[in-house]
Order: sequence, then structure tokens, then C-alpha cells
Amino acid sequence: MIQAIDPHITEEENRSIKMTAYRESGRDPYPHNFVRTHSIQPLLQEFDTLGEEESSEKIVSIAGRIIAKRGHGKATFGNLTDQSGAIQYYANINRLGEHVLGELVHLDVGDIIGVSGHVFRSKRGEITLHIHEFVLLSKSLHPLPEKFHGLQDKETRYRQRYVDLIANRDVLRVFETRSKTIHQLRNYLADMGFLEVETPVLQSIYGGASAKPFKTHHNELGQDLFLRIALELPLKRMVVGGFEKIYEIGRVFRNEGVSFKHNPEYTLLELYQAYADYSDIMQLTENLLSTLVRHLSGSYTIEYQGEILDFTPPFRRITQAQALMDYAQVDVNSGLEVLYSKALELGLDPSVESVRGELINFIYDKAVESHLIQPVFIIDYPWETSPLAKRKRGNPDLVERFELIIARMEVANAYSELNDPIEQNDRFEDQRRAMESGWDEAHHMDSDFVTALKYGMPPTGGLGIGIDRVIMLLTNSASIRDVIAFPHMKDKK
RNA sequence: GAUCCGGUAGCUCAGUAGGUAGAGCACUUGACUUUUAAUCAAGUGGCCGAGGGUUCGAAUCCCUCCCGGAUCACCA
Repeated sequence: MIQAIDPHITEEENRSIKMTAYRESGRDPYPHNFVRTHSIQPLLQEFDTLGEEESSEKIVSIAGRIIAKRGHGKATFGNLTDQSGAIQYYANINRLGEHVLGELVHLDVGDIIGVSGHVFRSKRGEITLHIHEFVLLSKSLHPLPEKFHGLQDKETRYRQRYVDLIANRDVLRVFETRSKTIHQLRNYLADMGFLEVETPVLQSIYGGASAKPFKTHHNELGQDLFLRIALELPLKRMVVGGFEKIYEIGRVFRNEGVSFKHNPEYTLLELYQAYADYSDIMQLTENLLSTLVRHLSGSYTIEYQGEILDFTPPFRRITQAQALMDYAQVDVNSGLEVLYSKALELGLDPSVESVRGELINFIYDKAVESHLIQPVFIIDYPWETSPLAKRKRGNPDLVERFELIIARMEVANAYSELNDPIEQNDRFEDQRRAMESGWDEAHHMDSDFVTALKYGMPPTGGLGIGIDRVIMLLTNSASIRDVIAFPHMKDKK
């Protein structure tokens, strides 16, 4: 394995030559397993009590990737990482002999090895593994990014996330946090008595949101299908069937623009609770999110992009009408003309014929959301743009709906679910008319859903939470692409 | 979809007025038995995003296109 190597060849060729030589020495550069006694982080903790230059007698074994090498002639240092952390290793000629030490020195940064030895604290105070034996577990043929600056190029980081994860350790922590948070979410809901269910991704009628779908086709059945844009309608059918507390965490797909807070596929949590209304759901939502924050940070506050977000419940609640008054100086009770001119002022396309509720929503989206940093429930929306929500008690122009806005992002959306089949049918008809007049994101008539409601659905509160955005907040990530392991990218030609 | 910024060695980045393409890290060779961005010495490594154009000569100027980022627009 130790041999003169032509300096003109590339690093990758170099590594291949080493790999071949290793194989020709009768050993497998890609063996099948390795038994460890420790992961690195627990090992560091276990031996943290060692004094200055003190050694442990105990033989331990760990495995991981070489991320740095520092050769010193008859001795060598390096660093090894596994998922849990990184540790320094040390080896010298006294223990390994010239040949084996040479083999260790000729391993490459990126190689995955298994090592065993004893732990000591180095002169500089660092817990270090003194290698007695090592074995190559996977030869790395492609050089890694530079050790100091890491991998910076965003395109490469997203396209080749595996390199990003190796080179930028905090990225790995983000995805650990994502996984653990979703696990906690499931535990929380299970503790509250919610059951997790699964509903179809492929649907012949898509619904539950205003969005453009992805279209696909089943060859054998000769049937066009859509990828779901929401979870809502199948879940409410299950509530009709008798489930009282259910949720689904699933991927939904929207054929729309891509931005720092939009990915074509994203993870949505939707839950439905029978006999509850949107006030109950509001309380559930703030308890759920504040619990997640407290678990993660130990308090109710987190820092997000330079601002401190306070999740201490209860969150602020403000009606959409009041928010429009406060942030846009618009009185929703003004005449249609006033609303229309305000909307035009904010950039409404004048060719669009808008009804009252749409104008209000337009003004809200343009002028209000960007002011909302701290968690706030915006409640009570015009009925026209919420075809699946129940009208507000005492004000039939509104529906019982709330959105939770945090850091200028809509994080949750919920309502008292409409369970009157006749009105639901009428609302779908309104949507159909909107679609005929050119709004391609209107809801489709789902007559089976109306039929389901005719069998009787209990009064129900429903909630949708954009999981990716919650993870953005919890991991202080500026872009949704930083919390999706493999965000959508255009093909490179 | 619009505007702005970017794409140079495996990685991070320089690159003069248009005149043979650079550094650091990594890699190779040598020295070095407690270093940690190890150090020292000597080397290797490039279709300068792609394609056209101007020019004696283009990484550099012009045009078109591709990909990415940011800001808008639509949305969650």
C-alpha cells in the first residue's frame, strides 16, 4: 500500500490506486460490518474525568470518518467523526510499528475506519484515542471540501446534501432537530389521545386548499390523477366515520412558485378534533408550539434571524378586521370602492374582478403579514375565501378561522369545520363559479365529500401546521431549503 | 414570471487597462514521536458555466442561453 505515486495524477485517481493496492494486499476496502463499544460523544463524556496526561486502561472501539490528519513522522494525529461528535486520535510507531503506522498515515481524509485503543488526555488537554488497531471500513474516492471554510456553495450544498452534511456539522444537527421535533410532536398528540392515520396522496379530485396541483396518470387504469395539495377532505371523512381525534403528518404538493418559504413538496400536519371549535384548536396550537419550543430551548423564547420570539402562552389574538385597521388603516366595513382602491394602491391586478372577501384578503396579505413578528393569531376571516369553514356565530359575513403568524410567515391555519352539507354544497358551487370566471385555484366540487357530510359530521375543529416552517423557526434557518434535506432543484443541463 | 448579484483547481477565493491563469487548503515527495486551521521544503493539479461575436490576442468587452442566490409577484 505504501508506494511511490505519480504526482501528476488527480487526487481521485490517487485514492483509487490506494484502494486497489489495499484490495491486492488481500483485504476488503469495503468490509461488511464493525462492532463498536462506543459512539464518540458518549465516549468523550465517559472519559471526561481523566486528569492531565492521564490514560485509561480500558480498550474501546469506535468508528467514523477521518476529517483531519496531522502527521509527525513517527507519530500521527487526526480527527474522527461519527453522527454524535468528533474525537482526536493519536498513533505512534512504538505501538503500531513502521508498516502499520505508514498505512494509517496513508489513509485519506474522508475514509471511514474502525479503531480500537485506549483513551488518554493529551498534553494540550484534549481527550484522545490512542490507536492500537484500525481497519478500513470504506475507502473514500472523492476528496472532501476544505476543512476550514467547509462547503459554502449553496448550489452544491443543496444538490449534494451528503457533502454538506459531512462538511458542515451544524447542518446535520438541523436535521436531527427536525427528526426529534416531529417525534415529540407525535408523542404530544398521542398523549392527548390523537391517532395518526394515512390518506391517499394520489387523488382523482384534489381539494382542501386553493392551489395548483401536480398531475399524473395511472397507466393500467387509464386514469388521470393529482398529487394531493392538502390532507383535509379525507381526514374529515374519517371524522364522519367516527374518529374523534386524528391527525396526519404528510407530504403535500403544490405546483407553484419556489421561494425561501415555499418548496413544491412540503410537510403538513393536519389534525381534527370532534366536538371542538376553533377556540379549542387555538389553545391546542399554542400549547403544542410552546411545548416544542420549551423542549428545545429550555424556555419559551427562541432567537430567529436576529429577533427574539416569545412563545409564552397565550399568544396574542387579534381579529383580521382589527389587524387591517392597525397595520393598513383600512376599515373592513368601508364600501367596496374604498377596499378596491386600497387594493389597487397595493398592486392589485385591475383586470381581476374581485368580491369583498377577496379584496380584504388581498389587502391583508400585502399590508399586514409582513408586520407580524411575534406569534399572533389572526382570527375571523371573510367567508368567501374559506369554503370549508363554518360561519361565525353572530356574524354570517365571517367564518370561524384563524391563522397563526410567526416571523412574517403563516405557520398554522385552522377553523371550525363546516359540517352543514347543504351549505357545503352551496360553497362548492360558489367556487365552481369562481373557477368558471377564471380563478384556476378555486376548490373543486367534491360531491362525495358533501355526501359524507350528509351522513352527519360532529362539530369539529381542524388545524393545519406547516411543519417545515416550524422547523425553520426552531433551527433558526432563513430558508425552507435549509430544513428540507433534498430541496427541489432544477436539472442542470 | 421580473429585477439585481454570482458561476475561475476537489474546496475557499484573488485575477490588473484585453497580452502565457494565481494563492490557501487538499493531494504527492522529503523532514519531524503530544499535534489540533500542526510546521518546514519541493512538486502535481484548470474546456475560467455553455455557445456565439469583437480582436493579432478574451477569464476579462458584447450578445444569447443554462444553473444558483437575493428581492419581488403567486402561494403555505
